[in-house]
Amino acid sequence: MSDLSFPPANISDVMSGQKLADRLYPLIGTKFSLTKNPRTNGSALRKIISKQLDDGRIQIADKNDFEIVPVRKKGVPKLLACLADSYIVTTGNSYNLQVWNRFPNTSNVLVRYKKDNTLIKCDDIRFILVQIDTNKQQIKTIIVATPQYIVDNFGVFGVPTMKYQLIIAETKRKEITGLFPKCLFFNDTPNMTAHTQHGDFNITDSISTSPQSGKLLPLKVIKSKVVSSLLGRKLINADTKTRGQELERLVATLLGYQVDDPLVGGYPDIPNQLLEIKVQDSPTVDLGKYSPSNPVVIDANLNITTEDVRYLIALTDKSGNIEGISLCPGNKLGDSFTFVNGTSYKCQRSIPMNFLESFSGKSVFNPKYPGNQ
DNA sequence: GCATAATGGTCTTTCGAAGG
DNA sequence: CCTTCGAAAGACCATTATGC
Repeated sequence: MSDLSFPPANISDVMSGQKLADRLYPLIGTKFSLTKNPRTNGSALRKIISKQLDDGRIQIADKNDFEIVPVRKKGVPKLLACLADSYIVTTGNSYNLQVWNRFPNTSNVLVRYKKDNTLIKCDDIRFILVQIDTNKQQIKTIIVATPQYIVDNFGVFGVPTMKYQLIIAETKRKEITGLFPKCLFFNDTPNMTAHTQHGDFNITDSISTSPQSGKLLPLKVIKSKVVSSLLGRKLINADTKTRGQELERLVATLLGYQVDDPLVGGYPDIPNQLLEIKVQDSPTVDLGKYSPSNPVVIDANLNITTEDVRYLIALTDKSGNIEGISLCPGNKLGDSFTFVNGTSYKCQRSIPMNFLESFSGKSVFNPKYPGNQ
């Protein structure tokens, strides 16, 4: 078995799209058990695909013969030896194809061969879409497609979505849960203090009301209102998304917002208090589009940036018990935790499920699709 | 109302250090 | 030197909010 994360020895020997589809056909109808974890499913699928493709004849390049161009291999597909990457499709009306850290239908370079300067570019990478029949727990459809095909049939990949991340090291987490009280706290930035009201007061605005100078609670007050109530509390919802909203609701209520005041999406979670709220039971904190590591003005009137926005991170165990809290302005996050270097982004393209359904039971390459525009 | 952009957060993989 | 381990990094898929 070769390591398919290496580039092919010779690009001309790589299987054509049709060959890939043919080789994968035997997988149709085979068992594939979905776990409740998407990330695991995608990975499990990739292993099956790799095994099916690698008949021992795939020649990979010597490690001295090529150079990976993107920094830290970001965006290089897993099945590089086959100039492909696999994606799992389950249910819904449409499938959201999400490609990380590369622009699929461009000639941006991924690999350069040292001998002759041959290149592997983004548009050389084929998508292997594998649809799972969730009832039968079987592989149902396989579609191999080029980036150009996706663009021609379904439209361009939209603007990339940025994602910033933060790591809370296990040691740091233990440090926080060992504090008394179990809360890591830093006070507001001077920028924020300029707009906070001294002392406590009643909230009359709603969560979504834009922040008003002089009507922001000082972070110390927020601390006194929420921390002791949250510690030791259990978030009852099972799935992470609802859990996050549960905490958001809890915090809003503790701060004095009306119970029926609707939550709002976007950043930060409670705009009226310039407060972002996160639940974490794993080390990776997903900051999303905005990060204090890359200061951006969030409120031009108040001159507030992501460094001033307050972050409440509830550290929970796997069952939702709040074991510790970090409450500080964005600019302090980096003091205790580690920002992941650089930025990651993804390009997305939604594909109607009808497309996949129409090739049910087959394994095809760039198929003619009458349903397209 | 629809397609796109963004949020959600955890999981796998990688990498370098430590241990045998 | 090889293996193991933990921390860091990168990526995964689902779903919802947003803007036209």
